[in-house]
Amino acid sequence: MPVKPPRPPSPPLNALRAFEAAARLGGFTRAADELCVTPGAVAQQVKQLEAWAGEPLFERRAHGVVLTPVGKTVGPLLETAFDALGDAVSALRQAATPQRIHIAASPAVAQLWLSPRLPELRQAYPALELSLTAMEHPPNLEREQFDIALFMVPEGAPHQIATDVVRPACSPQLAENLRKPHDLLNVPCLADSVWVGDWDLWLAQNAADLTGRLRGPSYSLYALAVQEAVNGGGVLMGHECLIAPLVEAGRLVYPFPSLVATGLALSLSTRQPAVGPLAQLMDHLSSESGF
Amino acid sequence: MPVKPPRPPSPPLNALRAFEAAARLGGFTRAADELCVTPGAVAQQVKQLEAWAGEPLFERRAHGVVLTPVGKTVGPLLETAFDALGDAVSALRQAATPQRIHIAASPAVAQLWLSPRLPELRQAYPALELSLTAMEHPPNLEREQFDIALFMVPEGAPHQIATDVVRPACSPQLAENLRKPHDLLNVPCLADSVWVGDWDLWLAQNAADLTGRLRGPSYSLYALAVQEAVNGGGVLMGHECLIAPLVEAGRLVYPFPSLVATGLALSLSTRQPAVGPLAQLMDHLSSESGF
DNA sequence: AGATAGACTCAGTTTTTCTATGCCTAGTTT
DNA sequence: AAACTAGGCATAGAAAAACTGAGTCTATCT
Repeated sequence: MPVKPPRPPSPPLNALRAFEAAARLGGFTRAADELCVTPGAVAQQVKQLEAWAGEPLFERRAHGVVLTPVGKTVGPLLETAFDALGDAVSALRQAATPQRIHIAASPAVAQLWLSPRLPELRQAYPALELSLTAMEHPPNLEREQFDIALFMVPEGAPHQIATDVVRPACSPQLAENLRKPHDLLNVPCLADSVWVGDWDLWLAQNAADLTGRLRGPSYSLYALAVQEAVNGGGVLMGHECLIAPLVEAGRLVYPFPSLVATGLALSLSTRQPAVGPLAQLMDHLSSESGF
Repeated sequence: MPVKPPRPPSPPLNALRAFEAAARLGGFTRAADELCVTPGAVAQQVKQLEAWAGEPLFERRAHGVVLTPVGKTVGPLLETAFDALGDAVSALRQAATPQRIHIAASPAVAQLWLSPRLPELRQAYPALELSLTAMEHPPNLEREQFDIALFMVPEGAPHQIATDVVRPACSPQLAENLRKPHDLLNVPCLADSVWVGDWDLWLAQNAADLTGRLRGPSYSLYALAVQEAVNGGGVLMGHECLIAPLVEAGRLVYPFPSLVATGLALSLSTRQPAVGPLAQLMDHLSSESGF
C-alpha cells in the first residue's frame, strides 16, 4: 500500500504532442517535420509515452509505423484536445497581438506572387506587421502559428485565387527560334525540382513523342528557373499566375499558344473565423487575382 | 520581410498548462500546488507565456493575481482544451492499464476508513492493482491521475457514503470520569490541526460556555489523535464514520450522547464514465457504508 | 505599526529534450 | 539476387528548459 510516492505523474505534455502528431500524420518523420525536430526526438517522446502508459501505441514496421488498438483509441481524442489547444493559442495570439500576421507560402509563390504585392499591402495596412515564411508544404493551420497559408493545392479548396495553368515561356529572343514544339529539342528546357511533372503534362497534350527527350538544367527553386528564363538561358514551363507580371512587362513571352491545367490552384487558407485586420487582409488578397 | 527565421514558434505547452492552472485556481500558489512545483516555477512559466504573447495575462496584486482582459478571454478556452486533454489521457490510461486504480484520500480517511477495508477489496478484486495516495485536499480529477477520490466534502455531492457527525470519544477508562460536559475541563482534549473547528462546533450545541476553555495537545494527523485516544491519552472529537470500527470493538466509547452534524459528508468521486473494473469498485465502495 | 499573504528575482542545479551518428529492416529497383 | 531507399532505433553528448531555494517587496489585515 504505497502511501508515500507523492502522486501518480501526468504524462509529459510534449510526449503527448509528439504522439498525437505521429498518429495524425502516420509517421515519425512527418511528425518531426511538423514539430521542427528530428525524427529521433519524436521516437524518444513516443517511447516515453509508451513507457508511461505501459503499452505500445505504435507497431513498428520497416516502412513506417501503424497504430496499435490502444493507439487507435487514443489518437483521435488527443487530436481533438490539441485542436482545442490550438484554438486557444490562436485566440491568445489574436487577442494579444492582432496586428501581427504570419503568412506561410511555398517558395515560388512567396517570391513570384506575394513578394511583388507586399509593398502595396504594407501601404494599404500600415498598422499590420506582416511576416512571411517560405516552406515546401502547406502548414497545418490548426497547429502551427500561421494566420494565412498561400499554396498551390489540388483544385476545390475554398478561397481559390487562380487555377494553375502551364505553358512554355522564355525570353523574346529565344522565342524566335521556337516555331513548333519539336524546336524544344534544340534549347535548354528548364525544370523545377518541385514541379517535376510539368513538362510531361504539357507535352502529353502537345507533343507526346517528346516526353523524356528534352534536356536542360533543373533548379531547386522555381524562382531561380524563372530568373534563368528571363536571362535567356532556356525555356521554362511557366505557371501563368506566377509569371504573369513578367509576361505583361514583356520580359517573358509564350512561344506556343497551348495551355494545360495542372489540376492545382493557388489558394488562400486561414483558420475558420477570420476577424479584424486578418479578415480585411484576406479580402484584399482574394480579390487580387489580377495584377 | 524576414523569410529566414524557420517558423513562428508555438508557445511552450508547459507554460500554457501553468497559466491555465493559475487562471482556473486564481493564484500561482494554488496552481503550484496542483502541479506539484514551487510557486516560483509557476511564476516563471507564466512570465514566459506572457513574453511569448507580448501581453501581460495577469495583473499582479499584493494578495494574489487577477486576470487581465486578455487573460480572461483565453483562460476558459485553455481550460476546455486541457479538460479535453485530461479526458484523452484518462482514456489512454484506461485503455492501456485498466487494472491499475489510483485512489486519493485525505490522510484520516485513508488510514481510518479505507485502510481497514483494503484487504477485503484486494480479495474481492485480485486482478486490480490498487494504489492509495493520501493528500490534504481533493485532487482535480480532470487533471490529476487519480481514478477515485474519497474525501470529506460539503454535503450534497453525489456518491455520498456517510454524512459526517461528531461527538466526543475516548477510552472506556477515561469515560468513567466524564459525566457531564464540564468534566472535559479536567482531561486533555485532543484536537486535530485539520478539523480545528470540531470542538467549537460540538460545544456550541452542548456547552457553549466551555468554548475556548478546553486544553490538550493537537495532532497533525487525525489518526494520531485517534491512536492517542485509544491509549487513554485524552478525549477526541470523534467523526463517527471514521472511528465506528473502534467503537464497535469497544476500544473507544462515547461519553456523551449528543451528536452534531458538521455539514460535511464522506464522499466518493470519480471521472464521469466509470466503466469496467473501476465501476465495480465504485459500486462496492458505495454500498460499503456500514462495516 | 506589525504581521501576513502572495508574488518576484536570481543564481545554481537538476531534468528534459534534442541532435548527431551509425545501425537495422523490409520493400523496390536494377 | 544485389543494391538502393525509406523509415525507425539506440546511444552519447550537448543544449535548453524547468525547478528550487533563499531573500525581497508590497498591499492588505489586525
